[in-house]
Amino acid sequence: MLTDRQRMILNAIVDDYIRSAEPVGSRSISKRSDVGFSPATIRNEMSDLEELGFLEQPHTSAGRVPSIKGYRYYVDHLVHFGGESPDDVLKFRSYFAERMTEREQILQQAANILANMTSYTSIALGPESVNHSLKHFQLVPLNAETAVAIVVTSTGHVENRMIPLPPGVSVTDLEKTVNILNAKLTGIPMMRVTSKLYSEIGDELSRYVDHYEQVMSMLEHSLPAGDEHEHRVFLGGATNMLTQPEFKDVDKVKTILDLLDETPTLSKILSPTQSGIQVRIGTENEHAAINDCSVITATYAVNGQSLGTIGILGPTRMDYAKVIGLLDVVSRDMAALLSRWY
Amino acid sequence: MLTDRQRMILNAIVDDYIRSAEPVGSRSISKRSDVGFSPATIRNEMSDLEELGFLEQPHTSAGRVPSIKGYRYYVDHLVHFGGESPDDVLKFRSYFAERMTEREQILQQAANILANMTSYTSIALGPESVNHSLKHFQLVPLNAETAVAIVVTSTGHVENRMIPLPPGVSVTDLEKTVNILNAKLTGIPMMRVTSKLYSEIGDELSRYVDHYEQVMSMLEHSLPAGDEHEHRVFLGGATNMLTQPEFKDVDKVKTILDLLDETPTLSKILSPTQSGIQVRIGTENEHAAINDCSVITATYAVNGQSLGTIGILGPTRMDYAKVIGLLDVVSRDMAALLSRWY
DNA sequence: GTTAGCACTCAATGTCGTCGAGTGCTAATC
DNA sequence: GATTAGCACTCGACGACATTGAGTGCTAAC
Repeated sequence: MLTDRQRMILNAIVDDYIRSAEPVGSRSISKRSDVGFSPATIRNEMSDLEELGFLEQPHTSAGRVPSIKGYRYYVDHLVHFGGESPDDVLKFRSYFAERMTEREQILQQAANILANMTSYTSIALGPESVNHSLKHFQLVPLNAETAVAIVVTSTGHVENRMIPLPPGVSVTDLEKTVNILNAKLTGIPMMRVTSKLYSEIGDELSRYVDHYEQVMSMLEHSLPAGDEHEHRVFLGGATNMLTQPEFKDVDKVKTILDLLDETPTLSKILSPTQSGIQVRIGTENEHAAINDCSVITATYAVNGQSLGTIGILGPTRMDYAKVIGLLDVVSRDMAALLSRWY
Repeated sequence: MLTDRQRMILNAIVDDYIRSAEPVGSRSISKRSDVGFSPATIRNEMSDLEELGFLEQPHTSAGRVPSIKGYRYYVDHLVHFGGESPDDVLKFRSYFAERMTEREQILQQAANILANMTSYTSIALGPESVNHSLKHFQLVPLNAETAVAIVVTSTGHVENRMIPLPPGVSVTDLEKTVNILNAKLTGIPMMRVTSKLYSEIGDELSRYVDHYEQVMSMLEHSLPAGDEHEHRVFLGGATNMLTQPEFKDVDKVKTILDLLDETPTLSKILSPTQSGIQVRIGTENEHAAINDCSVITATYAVNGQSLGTIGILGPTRMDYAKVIGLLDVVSRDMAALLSRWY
């Protein structure tokens, strides 16, 4: 479809634009050491590339800027990532190792480090708890009226909530209840815990425990509801958006930052449609507010089972090579770390 | 110090400026229904007020703007808050009641609602856990190498962390350990738990449990370290900063938003030097980055014991009356809600 | 096929004059 | 003596305009 020279020029233009954020002209391309043509020749090629839809001109007497299609071609055919940034990889690994204290924070840390290293915004989706199973259930009474219900899943995830204690239920009844639950529900997938509670625990409870109905209602409130099995979302470097010249307009940036505050929207933006690395450029993103942003996502998986996604949000003029290379490493490293618990 | 008329005029100027964000001139003050003087008279008074340091002039032919001293006088002597905004109070209470599901989220919700209602940024400092005592300790083994350690405090706060299990320690030993800890440490203030662990639990453990040293080391990692008893910080409406005309400069706003990402700094900014409501205007704030912001804080207390702080960060040109009134109500309501657990 | 040369375009930048909101002073008025 | 009308003055905001220069497209020469 494109001649070798066109590809080379397109590549040079995208590279230049990514660095400078300014429309690139024929002269500056011609001056590059890897290009041996005069500005006039470059101009002719640029004109062709524009006609083909790979480049755009902000106005008549300005240089060219890559179009969405141009970026797409660049990402699909021109950029070569991988072994070329061992520095970044080392840097990431040393940061990451240093901060890896708490497991719950792996994702938060990864997002922060990525944001730092790229100067873009980073988003991480945690593993869905849908696939976890119940490991342990506990009720800790705080006083006569309130208790804390704690649920531990097979992956070490801990959820807790405050619940009112039904009046008249004795401490021994509570203990019996907890024992029955642990005996019967341990190992059951979280998704099916609530239904199992009714189908199998109900009878058992009614036999051994007084105030059966109140206890059941209490238990129902103690367990995570269905809609809480969602991805957990971690955000890093949200304010990096402000450093990008394309977002110097306060209103535009406000729209995006507000978006970043909405967990469900974030989750939607990031959700991959395929495993591995995925690049969505500009209007390829469904959400209109980020139509001049690009999103690069990488899924991480253990034993072939996809656990979550980590991604970078930046301007369409993004350093694709660097980000893709980094995300590749990060997703693998995270999978390796998480494999301990899955 | 100031004549009645000067006070009235200063009040009018601050009011106007808070609403318009633009230097206010003598004419616009003269036109207000509650002021019966000609622009010339106002001008003379304004000139005096400027000489006294309550007003400033951006440039010769512009109107006047309140100085820090002017705001200070306004807050101390002119603004009357309290009964005058029952609408806001009702609005807040209805929002708050609606969202009050999870206790851990009280502060987050309060911060969000406040930010929403004021269009400023809201920060809430949670109760320090220093004063809590241990309620329950639990170890949940996930597999042969890892376990989850869970600590519940007397206030229902749950902390959990992933720890490696020392090799060779049996499940029964773990159970014994947990039982001893719960028997000996329940009711002990969190601050003294670690020292108590060595002074009293050590001997006991060595008598009943194998691999005593490893278990002790494991327990040490299981308990929250001293530096984790800090305030927890919740932030609401950080992006509201972007809507204020004084922060239309991207760089300035970036400095502030970056600040808001640093929990310790936030905590320092908000920490009150006295109980009740406190207003810090502009350079009265120690942190240079917010020298043209004002911070209004309210402490909330149960039984005379201060638990935490909730505050608002906005431009010096802030609606002090509204914010102070709201914070007063919010801090009381929060105290009432939290009193259930303290 | 490539490139030098040249006319052309157009945003960015700078200069200048106008406008108007606002001040400060003085003299008239209450 | 306090207040106010009147007026000259200041200075940023804004629009009109000319200038500049980076960049293009086209044509003709290489």
